[in-house]
Amino acid sequence: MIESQTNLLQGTLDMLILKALGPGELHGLGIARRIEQITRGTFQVKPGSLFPALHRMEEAGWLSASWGESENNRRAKYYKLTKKGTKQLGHEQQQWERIALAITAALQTG
Amino acid sequence: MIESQTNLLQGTLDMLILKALGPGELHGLGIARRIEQITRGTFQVKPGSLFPALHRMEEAGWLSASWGESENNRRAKYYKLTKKGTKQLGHEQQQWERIALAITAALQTG
DNA sequence: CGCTCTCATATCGAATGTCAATATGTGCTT
DNA sequence: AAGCACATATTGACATTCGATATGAGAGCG
Repeated sequence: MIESQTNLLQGTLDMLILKALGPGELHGLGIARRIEQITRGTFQVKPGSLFPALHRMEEAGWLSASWGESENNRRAKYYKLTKKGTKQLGHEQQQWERIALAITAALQTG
Repeated sequence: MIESQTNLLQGTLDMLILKALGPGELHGLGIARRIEQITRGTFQVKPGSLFPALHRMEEAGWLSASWGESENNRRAKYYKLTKKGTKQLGHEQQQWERIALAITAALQTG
């Protein structure tokens, strides 16, 4: 079995979910698929991480949800960004850049 | 009060400690200072995070410790990398690059 | 000496985030 | 009808980080 996927870095899941929902609404598993896609297969989000995160983020007012039908005619919950969520995504991207720069700098130190 | 420091991204502390010890041995607070320095002040490692991490990593065989005296004549525990720790640092750097690339790619998507 | 400050290490409790495992239901296919 | 894949959900275990707090010892001062 090929082991290419990595465990999530704690704290990045929210950002990736927000980013995945940027272009438009998706249902839960659709979000997981898009995250896997845009991270080039590096991150595989497990259901046990995904759904609690979605609920948490809906609670926080970053996402709004509505029931609908999936591409395969299954009942599915569609999530989309709220205005607050869009703002949050901006914050998290900025934060990420700061952190990534700092760590990269540290690793390049003599 | 100026709030410039960020909470640590979970999972990066070990790597930063290993990196801080690359050039040579340091005592606990010295490690915290060097991390703050090489991350350009972005990360401030709190004692409540640092010491448990050091113990954990010593347990794992990545660090070895010995008691000595600090620059100010205080009793201090000096840590240095073991061979295993050096190897671990390599792993973690590689892992970090993979993750950072994947997330950066995701954030640059559409 | 007695007082306080800083350095240095240490631990505990709370909160959080992630995962593995498990569960439920439903549509599609055979 | 049986089996499979999709879709959401929850639970329990585990690790990590932080805030708060504690202890002890050297340094500096009146």
